[in-house]
Amino acid sequence: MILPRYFYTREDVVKIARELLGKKLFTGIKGETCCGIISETEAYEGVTDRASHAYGGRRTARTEIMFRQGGTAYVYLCYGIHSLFNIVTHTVDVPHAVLVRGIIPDVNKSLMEERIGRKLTDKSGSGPGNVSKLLGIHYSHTGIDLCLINSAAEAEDAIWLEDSGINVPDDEVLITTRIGIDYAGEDAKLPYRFEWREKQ
DNA sequence: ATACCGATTAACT
DNA sequence: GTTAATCGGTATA
Repeated sequence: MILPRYFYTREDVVKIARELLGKKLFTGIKGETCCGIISETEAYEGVTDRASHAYGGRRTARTEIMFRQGGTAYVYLCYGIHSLFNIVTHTVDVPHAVLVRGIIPDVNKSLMEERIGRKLTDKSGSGPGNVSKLLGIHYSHTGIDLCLINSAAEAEDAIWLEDSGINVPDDEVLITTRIGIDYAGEDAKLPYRFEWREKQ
């Protein structure tokens, strides 16, 4: 059920971003587990993508995580307030990543409500900062291996993905340009954002 | 050492 | 539609 390493280490980050819709994102934080179903993603295509932190091969203490093998969590702080959760893809030294921008709360909703201090609404899981807030992800979690869950890791915080068995059909997926990257020039026009819109 | 900026959000009008 | 909040990352000196 847990997504295997090869799901993440494939070459096409845009395809992976699309396939992540409908997958289950789990966190085990301080011994408490919860899960959301991924409903929105964006692909960031590494050194050739002006919108990526790793554009041009930029390699710093922060972006170093993106150069690890696929299946690693890249979490960073944005606007001084929000922890943004990304999934590193491709092989070592190719800094591709997928930003998770939305989830549908699935397991342990009471814990999520505790974390945001109010009842869940339809919009609670929308937005990358909100995803981390609901799931308890903090930027200190950057570097966590999404394929490594064992007894030794139980005491530590863990993040992993599982296949939900849900197949999200193309006619329920809205493909648009990415949000908040106006500085990226022509790359801001790339259709790298995937949003799952369930039929009513 | 210092200055600028951002893969955002919530609360406004 | 607008805007304040908020602080680590990055570049420049």
